[in-house]
Amino acid sequence: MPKTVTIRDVARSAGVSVATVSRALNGSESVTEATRKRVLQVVDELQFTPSISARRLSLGRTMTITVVTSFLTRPQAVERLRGVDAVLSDSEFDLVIYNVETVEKRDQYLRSLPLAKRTDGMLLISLPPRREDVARLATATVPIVVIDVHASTLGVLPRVMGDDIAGGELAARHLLELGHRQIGYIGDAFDNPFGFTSSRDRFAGYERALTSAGLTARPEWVALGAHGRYEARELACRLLSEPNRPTAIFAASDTQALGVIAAAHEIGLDVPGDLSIVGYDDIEAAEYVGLTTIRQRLFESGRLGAQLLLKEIALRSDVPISTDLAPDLVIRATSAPMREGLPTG
Amino acid sequence: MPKTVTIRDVARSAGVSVATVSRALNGSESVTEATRKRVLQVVDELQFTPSISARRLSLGRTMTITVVTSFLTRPQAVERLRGVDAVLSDSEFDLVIYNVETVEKRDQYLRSLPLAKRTDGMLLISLPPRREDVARLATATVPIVVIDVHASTLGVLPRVMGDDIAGGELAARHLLELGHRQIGYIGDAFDNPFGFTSSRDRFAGYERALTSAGLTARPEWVALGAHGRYEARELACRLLSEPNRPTAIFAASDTQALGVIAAAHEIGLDVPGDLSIVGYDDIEAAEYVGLTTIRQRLFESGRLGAQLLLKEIALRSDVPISTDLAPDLVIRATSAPMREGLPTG
DNA sequence: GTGGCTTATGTAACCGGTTACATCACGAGG
DNA sequence: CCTCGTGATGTAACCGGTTACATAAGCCAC
Repeated sequence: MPKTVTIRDVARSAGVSVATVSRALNGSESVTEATRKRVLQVVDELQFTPSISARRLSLGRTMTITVVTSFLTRPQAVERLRGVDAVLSDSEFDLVIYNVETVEKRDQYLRSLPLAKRTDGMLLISLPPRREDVARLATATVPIVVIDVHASTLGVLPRVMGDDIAGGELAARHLLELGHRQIGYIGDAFDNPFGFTSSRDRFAGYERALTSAGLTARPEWVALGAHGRYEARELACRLLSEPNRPTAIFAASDTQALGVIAAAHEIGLDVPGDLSIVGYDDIEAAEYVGLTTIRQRLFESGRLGAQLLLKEIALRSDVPISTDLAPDLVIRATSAPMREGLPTG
Repeated sequence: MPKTVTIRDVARSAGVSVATVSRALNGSESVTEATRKRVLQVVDELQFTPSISARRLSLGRTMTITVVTSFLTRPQAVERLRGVDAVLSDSEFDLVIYNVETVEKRDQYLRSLPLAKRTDGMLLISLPPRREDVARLATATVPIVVIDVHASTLGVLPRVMGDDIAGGELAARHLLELGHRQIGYIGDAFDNPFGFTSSRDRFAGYERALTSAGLTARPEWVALGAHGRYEARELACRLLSEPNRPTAIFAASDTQALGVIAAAHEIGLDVPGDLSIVGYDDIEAAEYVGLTTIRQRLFESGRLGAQLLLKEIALRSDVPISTDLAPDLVIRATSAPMREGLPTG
């Protein structure tokens, strides 16, 4: 193992001082073209590569953005990450990812990461922090931007989020406009270990749409359970086997909507002939199967969040900025006008 | 902005030396329980958090693993990453990700990353390096492990890979066993900017299976093009519109298989009644649509690669280790026995 | 009481960059 | 010829940890 080449070796070999080498490498103007050339040549000869750690220490910046998210259990996180990457890859910041798959890991990360002089900025994606961690985040010495977290306690942190209530309303209104009056809802339990609020909010939007159409959400058409396709299929089977079944179902996520489709097939219901289905998220699979859904601007949310963060880092402004992204309705093949002859409530 | 608290502040405040503070924090045994407690209390009072940069510089290690991959354009990369994360989250290493979406970015990263004293180890996933970069990687000062890259030039680097030829053979043999004799192939062009070899290798396996069944791959049943669902659909439409069409198609990836399914629907062919389809990868969507496919052990590949890398880092052994993962056939709903009455070649 | 041994703690060098400030060389102006 | 100003370069402190080595303290045995 050859001793690593340092800037001092380069300086000695080029017959200049370390300061000059540093300046030559960092493009300072006050270096003669001749010296710069000589330095660069020696750098090349010696195969010198600066130590990033030393640079970071001396600059007092880590040149690093930390992302904490669950980038696998929730498929949309990947798309958000992609937006983040789009911004960061053009910057000088490295992207460090902490993947969270359990509540414990989340809490551990939230406790240890933002405090340490570890990173220049942090993005928290789709993970509502515990109440006691919120204060810590708010007073952290590094800028933090939150994406897709709706906890009201977060007031002080800059964030980017979609409007789940509006999205839920959009979905339900679409079904209402198609003539449906018996619209079911399948979603995550409102109380869940991670504290996700999307199911609750989308339900609220759904309720609002029903109300303004003069209807009420019927408890027997609402089924909540653990997140997942299979769980949703079970719930949907139960819902659809009732004598007075809904003619349309709004699912809190595409994953769950896929479960509903599976249930419909199992029971022998034609989609959308016998049952209209609307999902949420517009994940890749939604397109494959032609699922009508609510599109969140996932990539955009990541991009905006990262931009916000870089701005925060640059300015250290104290005004928390919050950006909302409006959801879109994407009509595909699983929703159709209400048909005569279907059961009516 | 309060001046950052350093280890010297803690030392002064606790009435001990910096060495003792450092030892107390790092769990050295040669510190009295009493002093340790005092130190920890001061740490708590002063809200001291050690500078990771300083630690890294002084240790001469970055405590960082760099992953270079295209984690979005290829959905399997996410699953591989997940395997990597499973190993790293239990280690003391941070995961830094460089996402590659263009050949230029790839080359830029391969040129700059492994040289710099930037990282303690590097994982290159699903990205064949250019010939001239291979030498650089092989002689890099940091350990590198390669996952899912089949370039023969890589001989010297430790790697984890699936056996695409065996997988292709597996797929074709499955179709042969179902009685099919007219088996088409749809895949990526063998020459592509990134130099991916999977399509070529899977084709080779497919050819081998045909040969050992006394058949030959008929050029009119083979269609190659850019990667993607829509592209595959186009190719499949052409293939299936021929008078003497194949009764089964092996697609080089699930994404492309989904395109083939779409083509079959468009033309009015029943799957698997009129056309059997086998994909490759077993991505999430494959399960949704019931696609028969070849499963790669994606998570496992990431896990193994990361473990290999950590071992390399610990030992700096000079023996490159190479691990192969065997592909599995997953039979679902898109493949069925050859039926009488279909066109025969 | 003193030598010897063990163990906890302190001192200071070191990791490898950056940069404020000092210095030096050189040409212009008096 | 001397002084001053300007711009390139050098010196050395600094970032904030870790740790080899030195030192001090405590204990035991003789």
